[in-house]
Amino acid sequence: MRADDVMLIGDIAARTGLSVSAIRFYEARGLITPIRSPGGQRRFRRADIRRLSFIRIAQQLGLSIEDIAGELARLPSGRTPTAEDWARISRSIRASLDARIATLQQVRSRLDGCIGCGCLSLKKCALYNAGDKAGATGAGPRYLLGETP
Amino acid sequence: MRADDVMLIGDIAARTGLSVSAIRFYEARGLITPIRSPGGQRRFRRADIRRLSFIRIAQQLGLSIEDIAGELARLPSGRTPTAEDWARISRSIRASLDARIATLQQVRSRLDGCIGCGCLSLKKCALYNAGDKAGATGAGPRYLLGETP
DNA sequence: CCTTGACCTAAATCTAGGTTGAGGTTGCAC
DNA sequence: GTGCAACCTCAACCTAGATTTAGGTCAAGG
Repeated sequence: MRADDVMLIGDIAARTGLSVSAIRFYEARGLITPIRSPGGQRRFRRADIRRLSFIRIAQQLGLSIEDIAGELARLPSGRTPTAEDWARISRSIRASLDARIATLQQVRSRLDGCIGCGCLSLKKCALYNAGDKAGATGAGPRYLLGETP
Repeated sequence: MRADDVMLIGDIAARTGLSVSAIRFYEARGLITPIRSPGGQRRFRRADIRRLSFIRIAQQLGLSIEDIAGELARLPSGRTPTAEDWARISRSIRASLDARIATLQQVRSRLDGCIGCGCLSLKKCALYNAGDKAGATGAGPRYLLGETP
């Protein structure tokens, strides 16, 4: 399986540390597009290891599947991605990481201002108008703060 | 409704900015325990405004419902919570906020070390071993990194 | 040819944090 | 005594990111 440069899904799962089901899920979401054997089985190229590894890392950095799909879509389709291609993506991720850190720091300073003030029940408390939520990854109450359905 | 110191669910929803359904949901999860009218309708005391406001704020800070339940459970059951009670909780939240910021900053510095190195496909990349995930609120791949089912 | 392990699809299930809807009371006013 | 808004419960649905299960094929070895 290593000789002719393609791998089965189990092989690539072992090499990337992802589960087989997750890899099929990513294909369904369009993040990867393995070729198929005549019998219908997925055959992965070495470039797919990089894509899957990137998915794994980007998720740890807090990007959603959709975001990751967006980044991957900007990779050149014709040629093999270069180190510079990946670096460009990394810089774009760094920017969103910076933004999240800044938000958390703002929230923290607002919290500091509130410790001991006992104002938690009042609309005027700064924490009420934090704007963007600190833990913004999950599903959560989507229509709570003005995003009308 | 304001005269005799108790409110209907719609009133408290309006005052806290929460939806009626969310408040019922919080009761089901044990975060609040309103008394009931003879006919079975919920009657809220003024202290419930504080609890609900706290829930709202704590969520914006990224705490889960379960975490919030834990904090609220530590409030004195006999007497009305004082400003110091709330302050103690705030400090505990600040600690977890600090931890999240620290994690993100670590991840960012690791990312910086990786920009341009092109190592994304290799197990030895520092980003692989980030430990705790940066965006840790959502459901996500729970069994991915060693938390056996 | 036959077994066996790895693969296939599709649909159901899970968690969190609620919302939405159906179908049925309460409670206050007129 | 009736109208009507606001309340009630319970169950189904929603998103994200997968996992699990059911029922079936593929490919290689003996």
